[in-house]
Amino acid sequence: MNSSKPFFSPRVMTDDTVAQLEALIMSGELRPGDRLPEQQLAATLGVSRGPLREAIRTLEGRRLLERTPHAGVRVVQLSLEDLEQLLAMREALEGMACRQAAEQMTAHEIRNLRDTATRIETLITEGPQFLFMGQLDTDFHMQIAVGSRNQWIRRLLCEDLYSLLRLYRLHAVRQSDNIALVTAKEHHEIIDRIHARDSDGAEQSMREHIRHSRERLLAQVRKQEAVATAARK
Amino acid sequence: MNSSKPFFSPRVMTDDTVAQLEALIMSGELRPGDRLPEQQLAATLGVSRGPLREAIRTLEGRRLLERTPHAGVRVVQLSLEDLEQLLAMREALEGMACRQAAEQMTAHEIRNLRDTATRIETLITEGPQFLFMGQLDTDFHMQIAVGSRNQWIRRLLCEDLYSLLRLYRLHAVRQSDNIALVTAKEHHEIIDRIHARDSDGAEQSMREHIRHSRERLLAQVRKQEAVATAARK
DNA sequence: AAAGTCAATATTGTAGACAATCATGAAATG
DNA sequence: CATTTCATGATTGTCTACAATATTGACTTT
Repeated sequence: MNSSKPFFSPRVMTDDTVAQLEALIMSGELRPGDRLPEQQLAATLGVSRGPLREAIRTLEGRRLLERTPHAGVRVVQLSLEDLEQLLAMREALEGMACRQAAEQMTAHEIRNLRDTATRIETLITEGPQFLFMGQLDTDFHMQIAVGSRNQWIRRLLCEDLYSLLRLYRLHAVRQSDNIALVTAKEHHEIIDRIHARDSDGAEQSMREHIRHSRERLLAQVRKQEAVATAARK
Repeated sequence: MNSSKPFFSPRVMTDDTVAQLEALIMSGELRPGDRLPEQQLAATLGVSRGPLREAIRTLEGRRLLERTPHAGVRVVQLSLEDLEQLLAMREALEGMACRQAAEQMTAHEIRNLRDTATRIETLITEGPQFLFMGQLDTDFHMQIAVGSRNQWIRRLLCEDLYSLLRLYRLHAVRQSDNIALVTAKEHHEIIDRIHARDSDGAEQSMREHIRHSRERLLAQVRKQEAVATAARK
């Protein structure tokens, strides 16, 4: 070999630190609003403050962390308004992704997508196996993002947006009947239109699907808040 | 005052460095594909490598820079395919922004928007004052992003996407007749629908507007490439 | 006792030094 | 002469130390 260029870039401490921080946030060990003390965190993660600070800058770019100069970094706290705005953004982006997926996905990819949708359906009808549901649902949407062949939309959705939405759900919503039978039906409608290469229809169905799950999510949050308010009396 | 919290956060060196790097890229001093040697750049900008590296991480998040571990950082080089994908993303996001702007903008904001559109029109009809055109056109789109009241879409458009597109235009497209009379007409149609609070129509017009300018841009690029190819013979 | 002041402490921001990795080019080998 | 090897230099990655700023709690003052 004349070139010693590695196939995949070597990982560097900052990358690991980004992943570890993300894991801490997504597992709930670091909660929204929590402060991230650099010295202590660096010791915990076994790195120095340099790479840690770079990792923090990266996650700031993904909007998972917020910094106030000289006052520290905190995990972002999403308001209900933020959630609504994020879901509007998601509707636009996934709508376009789905349109492009209808034009670009291979038959093989469409079969895999159908498979994922069916597995979600099975989980719903068989009982309260809600543990893996969220992951499978995300898989469904990620497959479409990949199928769009639009790396810019894909990265935005997969690397940034899904994390933020998951962060909100993790702390604010009980996932119980959040994803229901309607979801499964909508999934198949989306797949049908992708399969038919109907790009207008595919975009439309995806947008409706996201609007519906947005309504379900907001209803759930409002219900919970009502319960919480009643309990405080 | 019991709280000494400042109204606006104090700027730190990293923030200045981000701005300076962005300026170097947008002014063309740093061109796509150029390497950024840390030591030398740090000396030029008058900062140490720490803040510089953090600034680089921030701009990596905005996709203006790309890093290969142990091999350095380069200014992103957008292919024609990238441009097409970015414009599809823009169509989706600005479409949604325009929809929300139709629901949320104040009468005052709409008047300002009309004013901007008229000034663009004047510049076009009066002659080759193309210098400020790009800025004014960006203003038009930014006002709508702000008017959407959707901070997530707004930040994505204003902080990330417009820079990337401008970077491409800066190096790959002669701006001459890129923005034409059609543009002005389309601007007014968009404003009319916002003013009528017709959210569906507003989204539609904006998406068409972006698709049209995408076609104009791609045609321009192809024309230039044809000329360049002919010249190489 | 409430509010303001100021020093002590902790945390963030920056700089410079050291270690690890990669690129370069000259010398050795077939 | 082409190719490989290896040492040299340059660049990136990481760590430690220092400076600047914010938070705290005790103390004074009204």
